[in-house]
Amino acid sequence: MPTTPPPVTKQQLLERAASLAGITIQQLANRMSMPVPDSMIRAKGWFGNLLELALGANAASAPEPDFVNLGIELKSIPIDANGNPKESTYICMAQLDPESLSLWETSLVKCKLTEVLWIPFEVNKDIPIALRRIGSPVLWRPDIAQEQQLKADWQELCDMIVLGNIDKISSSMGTYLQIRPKAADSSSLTKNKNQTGQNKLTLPRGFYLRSSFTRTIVTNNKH
DNA sequence: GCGTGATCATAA
DNA sequence: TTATGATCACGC
Repeated sequence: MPTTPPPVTKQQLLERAASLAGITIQQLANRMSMPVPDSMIRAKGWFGNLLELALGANAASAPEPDFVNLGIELKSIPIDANGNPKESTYICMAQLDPESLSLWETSLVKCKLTEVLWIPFEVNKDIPIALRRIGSPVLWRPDIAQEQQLKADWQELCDMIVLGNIDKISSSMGTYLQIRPKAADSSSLTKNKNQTGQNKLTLPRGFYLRSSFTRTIVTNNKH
């Protein structure tokens, strides 16, 4: 299958992303010699992986931005018929040790959200996956107010974890960010160190951006 | 199991 | 209809 080298400059990345706007998923899949699945049930990350291939993302599966040298994270985002995101956006695993949860400035969430290239794409059950269109890219950096709220959400949630209250965290907490399960299934377990000095086992979780927040990013504040 | 890519499925 | 909790696939 064809491979795309990593983009050297932000400009090069933006040009590549812009060239995808308006084409169908089938057309992009053809370029990359990839078969299009009939359903996303067993291909949940398929489109995101296709975009990585097409745009030359090079972080592999490491916990860092997809375009490491540019510091830019790539996110596909499913858009419904009204132009609104259909799903929340996974950001990263919630680290469950106090050392990783002390400073927003050095957190994985902030690292991932420093600059994000959003690629919207059409999701509509009446349109076969192959015929769904790719939208115009949105390069986003959180503004001051957005970062303050992200930081506040992050601190509220991390405080819960550090104080040993991870099992009291609800997905309804957080204005922009939320914490939800991120695991193979509900029986998965991971270690949770906390300030009580105990090591508990708990369900692995991840940070997600609420769709109500990403809507304001990809719709340019319309609606 | 961890971390990447996410969407599914159903309770509310 | 929507958001929460659960789940699918893959490399290592």
